[in-house]
Amino acid sequence: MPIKTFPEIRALPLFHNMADEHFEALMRAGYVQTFPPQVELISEGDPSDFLHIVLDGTIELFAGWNDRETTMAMVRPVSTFILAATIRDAPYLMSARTVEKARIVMIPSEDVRTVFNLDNEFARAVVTELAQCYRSVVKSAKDIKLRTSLERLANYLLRQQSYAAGQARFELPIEKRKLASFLGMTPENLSRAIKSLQDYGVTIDGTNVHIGDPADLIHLAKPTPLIDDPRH
Amino acid sequence: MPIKTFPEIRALPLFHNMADEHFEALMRAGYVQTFPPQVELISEGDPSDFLHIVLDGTIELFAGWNDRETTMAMVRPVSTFILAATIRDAPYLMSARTVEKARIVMIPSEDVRTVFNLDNEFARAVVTELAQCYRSVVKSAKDIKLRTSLERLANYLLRQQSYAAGQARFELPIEKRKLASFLGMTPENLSRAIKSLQDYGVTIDGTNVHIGDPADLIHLAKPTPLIDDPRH
DNA sequence: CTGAGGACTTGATCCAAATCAATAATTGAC
DNA sequence: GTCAATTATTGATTTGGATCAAGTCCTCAG
Repeated sequence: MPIKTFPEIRALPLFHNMADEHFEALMRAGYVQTFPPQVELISEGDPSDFLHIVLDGTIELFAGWNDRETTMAMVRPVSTFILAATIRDAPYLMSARTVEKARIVMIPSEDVRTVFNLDNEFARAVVTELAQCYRSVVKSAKDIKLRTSLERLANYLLRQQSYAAGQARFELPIEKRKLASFLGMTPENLSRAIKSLQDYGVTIDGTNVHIGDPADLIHLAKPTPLIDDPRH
Repeated sequence: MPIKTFPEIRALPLFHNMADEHFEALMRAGYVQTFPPQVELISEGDPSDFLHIVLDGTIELFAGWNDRETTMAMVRPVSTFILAATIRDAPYLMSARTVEKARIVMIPSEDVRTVFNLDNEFARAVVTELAQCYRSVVKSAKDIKLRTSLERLANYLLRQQSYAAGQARFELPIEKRKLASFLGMTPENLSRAIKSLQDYGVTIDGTNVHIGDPADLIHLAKPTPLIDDPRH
């Protein structure tokens, strides 16, 4: 694996405090691969052979049942995905595909589990990471169960705005089709929801979002850290 | 804390492999308390002061937003709840209340984190537990996003039947009002859904469930281990 | 035993969102 | 640059589920 990819991975909380020896063992066992868009990296139900780390590009986590499909999450660099399956040596619960061209590190799950058993700092970091993942799925479940689709969209936009350092203008990071699926609605309905947000000072043209009056949108969205703060 | 409560806690996977010394430290720090029904043990947003372990009785985990409320999970003995908040020293994302009279062990989060840092076996067990929790919320999110309420009810009944060792007759473990909320529907709609399941050989009288023709119900429910198998 | 309050059911109505159908706008391949 | 394919929008219609409104049943305190 190319040496230059080490530092950005080493900087991840998950790998930051572990012994050099163990980190290097993981890096030797893993390899970097570049994938074109729309490649299915993982299929739900498969045994978890690798821990994946996104270095570049965007990954969609999705799940299907009975000919229906839904987007569960979008994973952006630099972060890992499907750690829980690797640790438990259980089948993946979600599938993953590249959205854009992506550069991925793949570390055999076997090696991750070995190092997990050898390196206590790593084990602790895994805990922190898993607790974080767990909490973010809980938040997402609350979002779905407690809010209407318009409220989910409004809060989604406010979250994106805060990622964009509060700028009034920013870009939607994913295509509307996937955004609709992520928010648990149809593309048609997302279109209509976007139109109704005009009443709250929001304009979306293509991927370009403009929030005219945050206070107005906040009044509708009623965001709470217990659902909407990703760090909480 | 009464000595006799130790063994059942010690038998939990979370506490099974840790050093005696550390286990005893946790037990000394913790205490057992009995609560009447309908007592709110924790409120979402509060700092996580204690790790809770249910010894007896049933606990409902629920969440609210904007005057709405939804049941997220039911916790039965013997198990812990809200471990992630304790480990991350973050606010609770869900509230908890007793459904029936309940006996609870409360261990100060501070002590849990101390032992977590001292005892590697415990840290590893925490990982397993968190990975399990994470996976169960993911399954629950898939259930909500991919299925209609009738399908969710059908699958819920099949899961309960498997807990009841496959018996054709078994009892609903929670009242219908809460079941409705857990399944993401209104009580009125649950009533109607139950009636439509008569076409699939299901009779529910009070809390008494009878599944006449499992094959028929399975045909509707289309259960999959990737959503419905709790051990998976 | 009895009355009150809560849980459950049933029916009528309303509403949010899905589906169906038809363009319009983008994007990508050549 | 053009055309095909995909994505996005808009409108019409249907449907799943929520809400509103009674009424019944059950439970439990007194």
